[in-house]
Amino acid sequence: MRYWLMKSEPDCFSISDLRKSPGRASMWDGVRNYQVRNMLRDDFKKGDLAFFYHSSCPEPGIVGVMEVMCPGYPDPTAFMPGHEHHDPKSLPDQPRWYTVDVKFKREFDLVSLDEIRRHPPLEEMLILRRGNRLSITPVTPREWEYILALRS
DNA sequence: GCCAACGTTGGC
DNA sequence: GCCAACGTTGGC
Repeated sequence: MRYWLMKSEPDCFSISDLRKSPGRASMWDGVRNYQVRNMLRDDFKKGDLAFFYHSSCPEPGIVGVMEVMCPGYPDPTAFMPGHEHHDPKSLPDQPRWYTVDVKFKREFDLVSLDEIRRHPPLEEMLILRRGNRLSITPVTPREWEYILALRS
């Protein structure tokens, strides 16, 4: 089982939106980056845990935890003409994009990007890498436990 | 809104 | 396969 950090713009989909979703679960659709696609397709397993990260907002940072409900599967929104995530190059028999279902676990006080930067044990986190633009990144067990300990 | 740091596209 | 142009991400 693995740990992840998954970014979303709260204006688009926030942790409150996830908490208020039916069954407190939602499809994490719309990933259109090949590196991230590969992680969703090959590495995501049921039972994995992920930090929910708010990006492109006044206070970027980690706001909670969610659980991965299933392995990656083809992103149906890519097949939907007119959908904002539609990709005509992704075909049902040759899917280009993948998604997973995630479920709300807990929400805590923001662990801001600034706070993450101030903790040496977290300095290797991919989120701090210059120019990092992946919307999903792996988190090491050590980083995972360290961050949880900040809010427990 | 700015802009650095990417990833993608497409002509050659 | 190269690379310029373009688009996107995301912190600030």
